Amino acid sequence: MPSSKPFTVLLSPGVEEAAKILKEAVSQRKTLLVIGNCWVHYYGRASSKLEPGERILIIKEDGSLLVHRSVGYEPVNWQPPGCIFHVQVKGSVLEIRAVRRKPAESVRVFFDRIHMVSALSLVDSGKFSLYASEEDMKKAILLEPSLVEEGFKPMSYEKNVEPGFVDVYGVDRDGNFVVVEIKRKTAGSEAVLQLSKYVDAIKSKVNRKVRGILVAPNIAKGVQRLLATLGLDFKALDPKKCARTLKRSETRKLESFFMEEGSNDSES
Amino acid sequence: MPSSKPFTVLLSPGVEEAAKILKEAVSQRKTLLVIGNCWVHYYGRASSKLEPGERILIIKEDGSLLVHRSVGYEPVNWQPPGCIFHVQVKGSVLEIRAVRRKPAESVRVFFDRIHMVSALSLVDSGKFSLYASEEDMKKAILLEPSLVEEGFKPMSYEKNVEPGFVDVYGVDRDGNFVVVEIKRKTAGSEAVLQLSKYVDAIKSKVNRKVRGILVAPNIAKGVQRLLATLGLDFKALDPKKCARTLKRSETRKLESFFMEEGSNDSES
DNA sequence: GAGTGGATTTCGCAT
DNA sequence: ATGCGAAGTCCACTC
Repeated sequence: MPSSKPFTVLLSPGVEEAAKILKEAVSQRKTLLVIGNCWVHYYGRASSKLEPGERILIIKEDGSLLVHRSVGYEPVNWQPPGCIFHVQVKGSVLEIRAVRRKPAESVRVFFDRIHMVSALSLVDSGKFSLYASEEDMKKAILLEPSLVEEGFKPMSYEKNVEPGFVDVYGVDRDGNFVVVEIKRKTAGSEAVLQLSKYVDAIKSKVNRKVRGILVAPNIAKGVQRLLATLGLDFKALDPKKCARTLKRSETRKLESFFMEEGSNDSES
Repeated sequence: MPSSKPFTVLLSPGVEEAAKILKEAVSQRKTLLVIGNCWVHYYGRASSKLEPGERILIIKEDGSLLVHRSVGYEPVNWQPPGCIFHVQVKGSVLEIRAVRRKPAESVRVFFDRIHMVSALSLVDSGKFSLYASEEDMKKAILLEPSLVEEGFKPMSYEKNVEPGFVDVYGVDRDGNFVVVEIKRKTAGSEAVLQLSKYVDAIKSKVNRKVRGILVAPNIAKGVQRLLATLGLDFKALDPKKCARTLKRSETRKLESFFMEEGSNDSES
């Protein structure tokens, strides 16, 4: 059994030497890193050409490929997971080709000078967790209005009330209008004042009691007083709880709500 | 003047040593590569946590940051260009923090073991060219209107008709108004509905027959019926054919068209 | 397998 | 700055 070092680095290798490492690493499903002067041809859904320059090439264990320039979040050329790789040397040029079917696409990277090539066995079983955004909180509330208050019935979302857009708008168990302002982190005075503006705007239009509820994981220190002064309510809600609520429910339920909400939103 | 090597590589450095390289490289706007065992916290538009594991960290000259796992096209954590970086050591842990304003976001990467750190000055002025985009199709149609239909005369492009922007707008051989919606891949129901909206919007304004033509390489299975129901036409057109058309003609011709088109766009 | 919609979308262009 | 639409979008999920 050949020894399989977890970490191989070659500095300024020749193309032949680099090709040897690459072929071996690809067959062993290692993660690969190549830095050097290269040009790239892509052909598939569209086609592209990248003129020579120094870049970073990454080939991952799942058969994805990335070519990164020294600027930009996105790779300039790439191939999604599931590619088949071909490595060959023609004269003094190393060619790495990544091909996939469906859609039929190929990326060819040509190196004529290599600063570094590295083959890695990355051990990574760490879990990745993403927590809810404000949009997620809004959706969760529409799906599960009791997150705000027992008996709350949302009627529309992002309703335009002229100073701006109300996050969620509905009625409580007693038939009062309710304006809900959502913050995914500690609510400051600006959130309270914004909510207050919305409540006033609606009060001036409808002849009924209008309540304002601030929904956020928590509320800033001094702002509690302001909230009470303006006669607004606060409901603590953790974005993570919203994320779990969303996970549990099907998307369909949400869609059906959106279909209906247009018709419910008809007073002025 | 301090020497600025274009290429620095350290294998298995200590965190202090790595921090020194990183701080220097960040201040010099170099491209950075760190491979090692790390965990990541993100907080901003959403928030996330990534448990420890071996990954590749890239910091680019434009202040973007990527954390790549051994699988997946996308980085597991990232920060778009324009970040400010902070590097510090706490005990045996190296922390790299990337912060940006608007939106306020921060990514913190913690390394407790580093396999490699590398600082690079990548020289890359190569031009990138992409062919067969929707933009290319639009240009090709303006140059060669018969691609849409014999006798079609484009009058303007990206005309604002209030629900949005029409791709190409003109008249057919019989003098009817024509709205052209372009898709570079299989057109779905969304494209058809969008086109229909534009046609209706124009119909309500002008007292003449208005046709809608969907231009795409092909059309999704069930959507054919929808198209017929709405009385819209379809013209098959391969984006790559458009790319070839563009290649054949000089850019000059196109420029002259763009110069003139403003004056042709004067009815309401 | 194809269609639909979301994303910490990013990116570019226009206002 | 803000907003809108495209993307070789990718990706997860439904049908």
